[in-house]
This record gives sequence, C-alpha cells and structure tokens, in this order.
Amino acid sequence: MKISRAQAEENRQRILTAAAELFRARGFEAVSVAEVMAAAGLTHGGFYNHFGSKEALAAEALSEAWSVMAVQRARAADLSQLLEAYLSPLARAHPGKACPAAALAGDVRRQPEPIRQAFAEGLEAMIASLEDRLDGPKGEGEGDPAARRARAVALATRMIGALMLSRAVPQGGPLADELLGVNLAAALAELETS
Amino acid sequence: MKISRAQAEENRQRILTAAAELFRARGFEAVSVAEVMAAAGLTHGGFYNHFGSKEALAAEALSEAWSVMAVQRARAADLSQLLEAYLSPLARAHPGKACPAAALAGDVRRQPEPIRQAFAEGLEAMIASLEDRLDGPKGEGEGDPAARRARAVALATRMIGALMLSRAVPQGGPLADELLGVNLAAALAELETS
DNA sequence: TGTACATCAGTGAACGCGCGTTCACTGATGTAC
DNA sequence: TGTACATCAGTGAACGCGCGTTCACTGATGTAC
Repeated sequence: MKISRAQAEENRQRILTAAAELFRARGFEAVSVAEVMAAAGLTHGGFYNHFGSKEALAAEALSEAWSVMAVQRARAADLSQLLEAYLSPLARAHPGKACPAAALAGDVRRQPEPIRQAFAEGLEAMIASLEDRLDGPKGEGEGDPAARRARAVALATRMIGALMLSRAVPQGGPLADELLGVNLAAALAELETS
Repeated sequence: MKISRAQAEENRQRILTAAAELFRARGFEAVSVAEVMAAAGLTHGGFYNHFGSKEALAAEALSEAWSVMAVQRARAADLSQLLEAYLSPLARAHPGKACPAAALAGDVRRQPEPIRQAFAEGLEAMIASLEDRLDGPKGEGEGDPAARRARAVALATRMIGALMLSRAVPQGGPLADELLGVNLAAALAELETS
C-alpha cells in the first residue's frame, strides 16, 4: 500500500533514528538492515526506497547521532557539568544513546570515506564546542588561540578514550570505574588552571 | 597427512601470530577463520585441531599481541621515546603491528567475557609499565603512589584515544596529524613536571 | 633394531545460516481532467 | 467538486554469497612389540 508523503518522510526519519542508536550500540557490521527496519516498525524490503545502501544509511545515521549530541552539549550549563555527564556510568551503560565517537571510533577506521567524513565533521564540532567553553564563561583571559585549540583537542581525546576503554574492560570491575574517575578528575583539574 | 608434533606446535603458533595481526588490522568480525588459516599457510578445515572456536582464537591472539607489545615497551630507552613511537604516523599506518588497545578497544566491548578479560589484563600491564617509568629513571622523588597510578591511567587513556581517533578521521588530513601531535606534546609536557 | 599398526594434523567438500540486495506485487495516495 | 488512473512506499519471497563449523578421508608420525 502506498503511504502519504508526510508518512513516508516520518518513516525515513524513524529509520535514521533507529539506525543511529543501533549502530552506536552494536557497531555497523553487527546490525543488519532488516534489524534497523524492524526497529523502525517496517519490513526490510522497503529500505531501498529511502537509502541507496547500508553504507549510505551508516553515514547519515552517524551525522544524525552527532547532531543530537551537539544539542545535548549546548544544553549543558558549563564544561564541568558536561564532563561529568560524559564520563558517567550512565553514559557508559548506554552506548546507543551517548557519544558516537566513543561508540564507533574503532569501527570508523575500517569504513569507507563518506563515513569517515561524517565522523570527522562531528568530531570537529565537538572539539570546537569544547574550545568555546574553555577559559571561563565569557572569555576573559583567553590566551594563545593555538594553545586553546590544543587544549580542546586533548580534552576531546581524553573524554572519548576514557569512555571507550571503560566500556571495553570487564563491567563492574575496578578498572572500568578507575578509567572514568581518573580521567574525569584530570579533566576537571585542567579546567581549574585556565 | 599427519605432521610431526613439533611441526604442529609451530603451525599453532603461526596461526596465533597471523590472527594477532589480522584481528588488529581489520577487527574480529571482519576476519574469517579461513583467512587466518590461509595467512598461516594452512587450509581452514584443520583450524579446530588447534582452537575450540573462533572466539577462543580471538582471546588467545589478543593475549599474544599484548605480549609482543610488552616486549616492545621494555625495549624503549625511556618514556619519551616510547611515546614518540606510540603516537607516530608509522604506528598509525600499521594497526596490525601496533597497540592492541588502539586497534581493538571498540570491538572488545561487544565480545564475550574471555576476550574482555584478555584485553583488560594487557591494558593493566601497559598501565603498570607506564607507572614504572614515570618519575625519573630510578624513582627519586616519586610522591604519592595513588597519584602516580592515576597519572599512568590518564597517560594510557591519552595514548590509546589519540591513536584510535587519528586513525578514524580521514587519513592525510590535518586533523589526523593534529590528534597525534597535540597529544604527544601534552604527554611530553606532563613528563617534565614530574 | 625392525615391523605392524594406531594416531591424529591437515585437507577440502559440505552443512545450515544470516546477510545485503533485488524484484514482482499491492493498494492507498495524489493528480489530471 | 468528482472520477479515472498513474504513482510509488511498503511487503515478503527470493537471489547469491560468505561465514563458522562439521565430517569423511589421507598418510606420515609415533608407538607397541
């Protein structure tokens, strides 16, 4: 049966939202097209009415996930609150709803260029938004711009690396908590000396 | 044809070495058992004479890769040399021969417990060897042990996170080099203030 | 030491399965008149 | 506004393919005597 254009557009968005969560939760390769479609309440055959290939879906879903993350970042009151939410047991427990980089950085390396591109764009946005929030609430004593950029790059690396590693080691063990705790403390300490 | 026991043992080791490189290069799921066997110069049917399952191979191959890395760490003259080698374009270009954590941290999260266990053991060894090398050549002014451990955990996070991210973004682009450069500089700067 | 035979590492065909993608078909939607 | 028809999003069976694993078989090795 045909569906109204508005309904079709809504379905496309649901596929994208489902894919953004499933890919983050389980990786690009372990999630099938049929599974994404089922999560969106559809059957797999219609997938190619909306996307040219699974790869095209992956690239769009990654951008979608980054967009949602950017909104969440913008909502944070300040950098320390953002860090506490990012490096939290809650974020660790739900990769499908948290940072795309921490969920997919390892996979992206083996994916084709469009996916790498989408990944890099989101990462650049994350770095830029961290940079904006470094050095006090309304940029009083900003110092060297290159140094601030470097601090933002290093901070993003720490955040993403810590969350990834904390998820990789046995859950519930001391190392998993230590990875979050140590890196959160180090990041917060660096904020003080700005 | 049957083969001598020594030859069989050598074959097992060749499978392990091939797997350690292939899994790091392309991930656990993207590498087939047949491919590993072919890389070891064998046919796929004999695989189960040596390992109970692909999963068992993955766990052993990961431990194997960590062992080789531990030897390489021990060979480094000092921590700054180790950092320069770890965060180098050469290491980035050859994931199959470099750090298992940077290659597989993203995949390990979705693997069964034995693989997570092997991952965590190797990571603990990496952290411990970094800790040993912090605070000068022969531990003069070591300070608080908990603080030294925390510095080692944070340093490992930075190393692994930087290498992973540098590989995920488009190769040859400025961001890939910036991720290595910024984190290497930050790590070396932290070494000064010990 | 020599001989007969059991062992078992390696081979390659075969298995069942799930994947990405294709396709003929359906029928409500949207449009031409 | 009403009617006839073309469109096209969604369905579900089918495709070719590669995977992990199994299995009957081979024949040099290693052992019992």
